[in-house]
Amino acid sequence: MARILYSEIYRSLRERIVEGKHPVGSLLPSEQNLSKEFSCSRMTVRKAISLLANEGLVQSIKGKGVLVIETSLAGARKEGAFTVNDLSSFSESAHAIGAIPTSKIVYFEHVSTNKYLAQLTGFPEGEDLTHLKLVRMLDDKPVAVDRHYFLTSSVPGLNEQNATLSLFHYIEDELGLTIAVSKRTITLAQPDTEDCRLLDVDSSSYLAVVTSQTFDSTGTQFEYVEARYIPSIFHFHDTATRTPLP
Amino acid sequence: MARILYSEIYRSLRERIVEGKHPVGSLLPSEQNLSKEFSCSRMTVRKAISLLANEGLVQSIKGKGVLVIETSLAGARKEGAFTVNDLSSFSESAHAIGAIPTSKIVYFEHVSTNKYLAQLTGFPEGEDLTHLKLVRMLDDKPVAVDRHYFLTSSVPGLNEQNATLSLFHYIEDELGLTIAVSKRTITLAQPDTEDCRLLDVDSSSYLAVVTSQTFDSTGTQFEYVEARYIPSIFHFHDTATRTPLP
DNA sequence: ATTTGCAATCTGTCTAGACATGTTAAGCAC
DNA sequence: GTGCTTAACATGTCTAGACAGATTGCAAAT
Repeated sequence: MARILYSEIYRSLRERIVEGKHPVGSLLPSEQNLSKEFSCSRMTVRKAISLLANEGLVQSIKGKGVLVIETSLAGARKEGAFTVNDLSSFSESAHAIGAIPTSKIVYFEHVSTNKYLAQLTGFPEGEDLTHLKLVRMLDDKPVAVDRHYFLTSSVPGLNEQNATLSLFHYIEDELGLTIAVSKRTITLAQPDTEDCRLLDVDSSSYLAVVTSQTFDSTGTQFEYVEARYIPSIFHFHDTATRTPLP
Repeated sequence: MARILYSEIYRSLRERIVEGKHPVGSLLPSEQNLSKEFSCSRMTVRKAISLLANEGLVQSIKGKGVLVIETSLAGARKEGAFTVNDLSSFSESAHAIGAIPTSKIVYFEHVSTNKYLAQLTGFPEGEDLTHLKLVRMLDDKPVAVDRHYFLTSSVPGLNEQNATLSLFHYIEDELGLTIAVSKRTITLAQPDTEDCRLLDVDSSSYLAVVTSQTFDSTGTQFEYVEARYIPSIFHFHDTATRTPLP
């Protein structure tokens, strides 16, 4: 496996930041010094730094240096709080707070996209989809309901077994499918009668609804998800960087 | 003003995409052809394309080309829906859906950060802050309550006048302060009694709570905001790109 | 003592290449 | 026809420079 140099540098710097070698408010070594340290060109160091910046750990300041603005990784920022995050899975986020995640399947079926489903999910009409509804639990308390639609041709062999363990793990590691882009929307909605039953909430309450379309590295959409979270468990973190001159 | 080349290319390509010259599912011209068209190096074209990718408009696919996956800009993706978005302002988002935004000031005062406030907002202790509470309305219907804390030394001259018009406009255009990085968290919470009164909602309902810390180009935090939105109006969009090998 | 100006140092932009690797279609062998 | 190789072309990674522009501290001039 040919390691990618800028990725090595990124991981190395990130580890130093998380470990506290570069505390919040300090500057990283200059790009020139880093390029000497890693025996590479300055552009390669800059690529690694841009990854750190996208993750919200550092901010480059012209004329001064690269400032560390955050030392903890996404997923466990607010201690004790479960976080719905970038592209990490339910299990990953759960383990980050020390809770035991379990899942229970409510539906598992194959459907073909009709006009309505195509509109809702973003898939073309007439595709075969694997439809999956799960209840997510943390330490046996139901906290979310997920409704997944997978493009069956992209995610073959999905069954009630491997779906219960870790969908994310199955998709990325078992199938080797790379999640490249994810378009996501967050809204609030009141629970329907099934939500009330599955999550043990009142019909006048609200749920956080996260819908997302997921694309693989070839640009094919292979998943549509609608996840509904109970209010107390829902935390979403985000770091936005202002683009230069849009 | 020395125009930045990659930014010109970015704007040019974005305009073509929005106008429909490159529909969803099509490929952009190859990087080599674009570098000929704009008389620049391939790296400069790639920088422009990476901006488009960060915005969620395109996805690069090795060996094939740059695929267009979205043709509309953030802020008006779901037609008729107000969206809380990246780093755009309340007024911008409102205009995008044709509603008239107004604001009413509830509080306007200066405070010094005590221990509790420092913990909450992320500012150091003993700083002078401008504390501002606003009700946001769309077509005269109250939809959100904003609580802002500004670092007074960074945002001097803020008064009840210019705060009512457009905070964002005042900060970026009048003061010349550049918003560089924004750390944001979304949660759900039940309204307090003042929220109920200001927003005309029931105390058993829920609000979407967006808290954010905003940093300028020198890495100084100059704002902390807690915005509470009524459920029906809250839409948040996001495009996440999977980093390579974290 | 204060201000001015300069030089060192830093990130930002850009070039003109190189080679690696994934995709696709044409052409060749069977 | 079917299947394989190959060549053309696409993006991904990386180099070794160049100059621009912001920041800061120090030295010189006032």
